Amino acid sequence: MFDILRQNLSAHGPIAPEDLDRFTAVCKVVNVKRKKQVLSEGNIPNFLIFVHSGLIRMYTTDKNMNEHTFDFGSEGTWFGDIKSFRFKQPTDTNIEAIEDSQLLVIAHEDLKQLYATVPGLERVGRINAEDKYIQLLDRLKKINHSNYSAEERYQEFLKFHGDIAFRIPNTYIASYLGIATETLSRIRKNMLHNNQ
Amino acid sequence: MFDILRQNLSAHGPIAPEDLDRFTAVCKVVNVKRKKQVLSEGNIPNFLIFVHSGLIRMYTTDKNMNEHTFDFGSEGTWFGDIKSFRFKQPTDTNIEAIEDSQLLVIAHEDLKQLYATVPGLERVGRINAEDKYIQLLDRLKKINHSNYSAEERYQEFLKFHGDIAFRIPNTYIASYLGIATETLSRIRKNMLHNNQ
DNA sequence: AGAGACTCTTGATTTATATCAACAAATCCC
DNA sequence: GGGATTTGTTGATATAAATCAAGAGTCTCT
Repeated sequence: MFDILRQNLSAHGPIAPEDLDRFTAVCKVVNVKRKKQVLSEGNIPNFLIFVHSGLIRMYTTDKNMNEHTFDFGSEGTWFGDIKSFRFKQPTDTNIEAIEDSQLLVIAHEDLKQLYATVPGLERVGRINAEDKYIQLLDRLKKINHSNYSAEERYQEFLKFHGDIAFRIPNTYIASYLGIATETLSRIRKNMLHNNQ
Repeated sequence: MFDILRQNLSAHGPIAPEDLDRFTAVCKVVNVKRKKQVLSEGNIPNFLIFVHSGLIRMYTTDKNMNEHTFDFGSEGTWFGDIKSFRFKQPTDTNIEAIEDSQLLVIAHEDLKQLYATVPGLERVGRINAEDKYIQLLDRLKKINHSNYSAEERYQEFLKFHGDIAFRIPNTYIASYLGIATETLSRIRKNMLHNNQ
């Protein structure tokens, strides 16, 4: 059950097995069904999520009730609204399962405690945070900071997330790319034509 | 000279004074004139930057030679292309001074060494990285992930960066917002009209 | 102080994509 | 297996912002 998490924690330098045990001991296993909400805006999340299996997404809603997807999390990734988690503020983001998923959930106090006492854990945290930043910047560069047409953005998305693209409904992909569902539909049609 | 940096490093838990000394000892002070390039795309940056004074920006260029500004760095912030720094890859980003600036520059090997030997430093690194991620996500939410009109994006920018907005030429602000300089010019004219 | 380099403004025109609307296809799950 | 829900498609129209072009301000640096 905790093998993927243990691997994640050990990826950037050894962590003592007994410390890994202490870590996993405070993680709660949460099973969520597809479409089910894991975090809703307005709440103060006391937890971070490690996706053990399945697929989840993070989104906000604007005044017109349009959804804007910011991130997808598949097996082996950390997920959560770090901002409201760290500062104990009400969040503006929703987290929702796209597929039935198994999540490992760790509470603020437990994580804090572990950071303070497990040698090497801060390093994993730093590198994971840096990776998240790098990914987000790449995404901003290639997808949201335009002079890229809607079609180019979609192609960049496929290049980056080709592995999970087929598991994600097109509406969510469109909302991730910042384009209308209809536009994405037309683009895909176009790409089919041009590739045959 | 190193007071602002020492403060930054000590912001999330005490670091021994002699460790702070070791840190600052390996930092090079670099003075850059306005408009001067600090990092150019194609190079492999061996350094991260701490802005001691002044103002710098980070941008990429697309195939049409249009610039896209991704971040501004003012006094007291860390700056650099972490991705190519970490993975020793050629960078796609340029860093340029907007004002005459004093930068503190630390090399990869030195930082690595310090991370390995200074208690508490990994924590500062983690929190700084998390902060960078939080800022970038906020920016993506409020500015680049649309359903925000160009004018709304500009107003969000002013809300967030009002302190440095007046020090940045409008062309760069436009390129940060992902809109044309002309559009920003029209928006500002509009806002003047509507506020009197 | 003045030439040259930036930076900003304004107008006219074009264009990519959003929006609205309605239907078709796929999928879920009882 | 079949009704219900969710997701995807297609067409017509509207619109915000890009682009092109040219001129006016404003800095800046010797």
